[in-house]
Amino acid sequence: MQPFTERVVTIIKAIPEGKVMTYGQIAREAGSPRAARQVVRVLHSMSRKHRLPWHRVVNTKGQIAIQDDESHQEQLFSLESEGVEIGLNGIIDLEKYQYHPSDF
DNA sequence: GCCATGGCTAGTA
DNA sequence: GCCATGGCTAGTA
Repeated sequence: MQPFTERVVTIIKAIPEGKVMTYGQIAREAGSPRAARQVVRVLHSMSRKHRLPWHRVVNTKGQIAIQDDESHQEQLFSLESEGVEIGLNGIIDLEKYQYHPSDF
């Protein structure tokens, strides 16, 4: 596993229950501000193997980014069951639910 | 080439 | 709706 990937995995693992982080935010925390798509890559390819809380990652607008219906529903359900509220517009209030790691 | 993003800007190469 | 972004991998030489 490459250093960047390792950092991304570590960061994602540290997102607490009931909180979310953003693709771009994770990329920044990992030291590569424009590497949001790499965060996507990591989530897509390593979520199972590393048991990542992949459902706690949303886009910068606070929306579930995943397109596939089944996965989309699963993410929605997982978040709601952790107490994350999702509006009828599909938007999560980031002011309220975004996790800001202070230590890394 | 992939990818579940992010930003939405204007002048230069 | 468009397009620059970038770390990584598969596949080729």
